[in-house]
Amino acid sequence: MEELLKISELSEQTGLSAHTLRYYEKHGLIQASTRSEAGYRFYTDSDVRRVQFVKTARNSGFSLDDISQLLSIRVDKESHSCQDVTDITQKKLDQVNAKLAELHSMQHTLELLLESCCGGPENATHCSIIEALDAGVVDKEAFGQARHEST
Amino acid sequence: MEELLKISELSEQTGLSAHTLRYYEKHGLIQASTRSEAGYRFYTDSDVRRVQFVKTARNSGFSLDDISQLLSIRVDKESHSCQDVTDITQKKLDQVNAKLAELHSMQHTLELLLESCCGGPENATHCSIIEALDAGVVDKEAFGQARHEST
DNA sequence: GTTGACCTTAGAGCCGACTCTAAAGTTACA
DNA sequence: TGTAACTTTAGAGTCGGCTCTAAGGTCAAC
Repeated sequence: MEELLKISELSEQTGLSAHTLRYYEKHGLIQASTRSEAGYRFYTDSDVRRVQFVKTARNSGFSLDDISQLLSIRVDKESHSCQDVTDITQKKLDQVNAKLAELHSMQHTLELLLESCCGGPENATHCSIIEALDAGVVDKEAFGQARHEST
Repeated sequence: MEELLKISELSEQTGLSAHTLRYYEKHGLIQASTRSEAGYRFYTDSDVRRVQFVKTARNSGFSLDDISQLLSIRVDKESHSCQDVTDITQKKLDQVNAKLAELHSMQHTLELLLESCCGGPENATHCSIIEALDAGVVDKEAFGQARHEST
């Protein structure tokens, strides 16, 4: 006995809003196996599993486009290799690593700025953060160097 | 003798496009001190320094909104404290750290996925990445645990 | 038979920071 | 005088992933 779910029920089961589910459908990620005569979507267990796959992949950092590719592998595993899958995954990891590097650099800069400034209630006439930004010194190592010397 | 720059010259000096400079002006970050009769923007040295401040702050990770606040401190340092400046900076650092945590978690997940899969030319019938995403196992520690045991 | 909770669609709006277009005016130089 | 290279403006488009709206159709309960 197949239990068919309406969109709100699928929403409840997956934690994705009905809006999002329709959005995913519009972008070809998922589909309701059947529709009522009135056009209401009805989802099977297999549909639910597919949606959960999408959700898990989203949580893992994959874009909808990545997921689209992963899904076409999932439905026809014989026609794809493990390498196809790792290629997608590796590419995503590369992107994540690139973004991490960028953010680490920002983190470093912001930490240096914070360390350099007293942060107190005195007025900002000689605030070293404002001064550093004014000197454009932030990208250069000089800023970190200068701080190091004075420590 | 004050040397006035046209927008394309400012663009050259700063590495920001004329489009971007107009965009910054529209959003209240910068302004040309004078305009020619025909309406052409002309920038002074002081304008250039302000633009460079904006650019440095952008490179450091600050949003245009942050920079807007930093600029109002910069032009009236007496009315602001160092704490005003560190508040903005700390808030930004908190955001960066939050994003870093998120990305590290993705990195971890993707690395586990990659380690679990052979990545070879054999077909994806038993691909452990697809299986892991299917099992929704990615958020849970179980995935990492399972791998650890089998190692 | 009427309320109210659901469902449908196409399409607009949002976030941030640009990026670009179109149509028109200006300037420099030959 | 022509023409090429600038400049101006308002406003639209881009990216990704939703999020929401409007206007209507459906369904179950009372």
